[in-house]
Amino acid sequence: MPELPEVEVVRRGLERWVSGRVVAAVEVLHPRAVRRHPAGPADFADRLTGHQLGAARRRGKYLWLPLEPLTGTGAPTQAVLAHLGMSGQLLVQPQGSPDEKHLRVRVRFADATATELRFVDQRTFGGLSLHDTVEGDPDGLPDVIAHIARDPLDPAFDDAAFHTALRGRRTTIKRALLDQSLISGVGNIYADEALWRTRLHYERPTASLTRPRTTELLTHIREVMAEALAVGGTSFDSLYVNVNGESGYFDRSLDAYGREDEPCRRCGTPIRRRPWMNRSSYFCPHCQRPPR
DNA sequence: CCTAGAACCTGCGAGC
DNA sequence: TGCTCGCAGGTTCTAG
Repeated sequence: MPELPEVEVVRRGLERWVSGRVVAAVEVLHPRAVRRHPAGPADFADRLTGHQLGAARRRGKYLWLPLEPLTGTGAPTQAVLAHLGMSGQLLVQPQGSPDEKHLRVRVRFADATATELRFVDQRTFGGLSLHDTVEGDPDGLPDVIAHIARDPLDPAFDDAAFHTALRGRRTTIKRALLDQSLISGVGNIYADEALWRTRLHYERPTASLTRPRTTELLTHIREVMAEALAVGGTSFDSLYVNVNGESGYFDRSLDAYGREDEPCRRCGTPIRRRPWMNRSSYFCPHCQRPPR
């Protein structure tokens, strides 16, 4: 699925088209889509209905909308959490438009705007759920994702602590980048892109990274994500779209991911693809030398 | 405790 | 045409 830039594109769409609206009805068409909601589909639908949705928030690849307190003010105590998994989409569609083949959840609203929110997910790795929020958290952070690290675009991300954590791990750099408890929002595409930009091989041991190298890596992660966000994210196909179903354009700017046998844009050496963790790693064998 | 690998799903394109 | 295989942007569980 979508990594941080694609999820942020979706968050902005929710903020614009969904935040502030009151839920009139919820329809769960596939129970697996709410499997992270322990009390089940009926409870999910019942407890969401009647609530006003607050500002759309994001941490890494997780999205949530706090439920506005029904009485008084103060921090929200409940929030709807969404994760898109590998193939999830949150779409704002006109009421009555034909159901998508993989429509899993429909949310109708109690206003005159003739649109509804749809969670569509081919592979069903994603889902929606309702959770208590971390006590006193002003953004209504769901308690179940409190262990997810802040993401590199979060002003509160701690670069020094990240470096220390990396040095303490006995693993390789790409595995660490995909570990959402160390740094969140980075997935297979942006890991490969940031490593290419930093000239680091994906199997480089984290314990061998110097502080300046970690700083460079973080800079490149932030740059590549910001560039992707500016053009609506990365879409190879119609699976990765904003809430209006539109694709982003960053696939045209990728330097490593998906470019097997194409020349490295720095040195001309053909980019290689290696099987890695049930997926692939793309790298330049000249610019990104394997560790000895 | 930590790390590596498999499992969870559906669909698509390539090759036979 | 139709089958099988490999592959897909993530997370989570299990075995060691």
